[in-house]
Amino acid sequence: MGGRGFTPRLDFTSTRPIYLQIVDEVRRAIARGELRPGDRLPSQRDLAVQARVNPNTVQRAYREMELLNMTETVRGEGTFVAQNPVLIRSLRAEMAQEALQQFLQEMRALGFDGSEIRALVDQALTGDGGGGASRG
Amino acid sequence: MGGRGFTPRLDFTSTRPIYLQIVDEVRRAIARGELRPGDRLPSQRDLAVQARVNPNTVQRAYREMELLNMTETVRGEGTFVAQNPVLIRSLRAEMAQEALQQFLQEMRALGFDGSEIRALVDQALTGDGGGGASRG
DNA sequence: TCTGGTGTACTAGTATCATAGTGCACTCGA
DNA sequence: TCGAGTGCACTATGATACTAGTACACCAGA
Repeated sequence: MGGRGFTPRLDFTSTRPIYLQIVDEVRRAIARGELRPGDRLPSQRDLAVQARVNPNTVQRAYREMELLNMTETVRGEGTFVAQNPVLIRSLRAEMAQEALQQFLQEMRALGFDGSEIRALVDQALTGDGGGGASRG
Repeated sequence: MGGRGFTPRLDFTSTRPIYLQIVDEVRRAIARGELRPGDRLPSQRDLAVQARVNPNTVQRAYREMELLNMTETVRGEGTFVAQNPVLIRSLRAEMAQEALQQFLQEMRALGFDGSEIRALVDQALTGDGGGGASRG
């Protein structure tokens, strides 16, 4: 063991291509600190088996991440998370802002104003047991 | 300006199929109350011209909405928003919950807890001049 | 009846996504 | 040297999305 490494959760019913979902999951793992610079990703073949997808799909995802400077690959050795401390550091905040803006845009498209949005978020976080507020 | 009717905003760079984006936009318009039961949608040809897409793509979107009971079509007359007051009434809340849950899921995947999420939402709504919420 | 607008159906082609399978170059360790 | 594991390249197939173009059926109004 110790070889668990990383396994993306994929949604095969989504309209988003699988190879992009893999990229997204790796990006989240990096943002979360779960994958750190220098860490080795599973081999293309291994990940293909774990995620139940074709090796070619994983290959495409890895190629994409290489182009995005998320990873660095060494032929014959493997694929590693890029050494980009600054980039990594801002990644989490950037992705959060992205999610936030998308959420706000959708809510406003539905005609909700700021106070309503705030109330709904608050309600969801309270009722959902969010924020570590263990509520009796 | 009675002929303006309805024009969806489409993102041609998205991985989401255009015909589904059209469906989404109509659903939002209904949820917002902008399109009400009985209202007539633009003809397939007109919408195709307005949205700069192929008539067949619009046709597919309209077929999809028909299957989802969002609309009712009369051959030779046009396509109309379905007469489903109950369905319509809950639509807005449902879509809001959907957006909210998706947002929270993404934020938690990034490792944010409830209080952090709340703070970010609050900050965005305040700094953004959001919702006409005069703070105080 | 004719005309124009409507929804609908059909064929065809292109591009993308995912799968399937094969082969090759490289690195490492025995 | 050899073998195992790695990334990488290539061809082929099928499904889906989108485009392109055409044709037909229905309805309303002149």
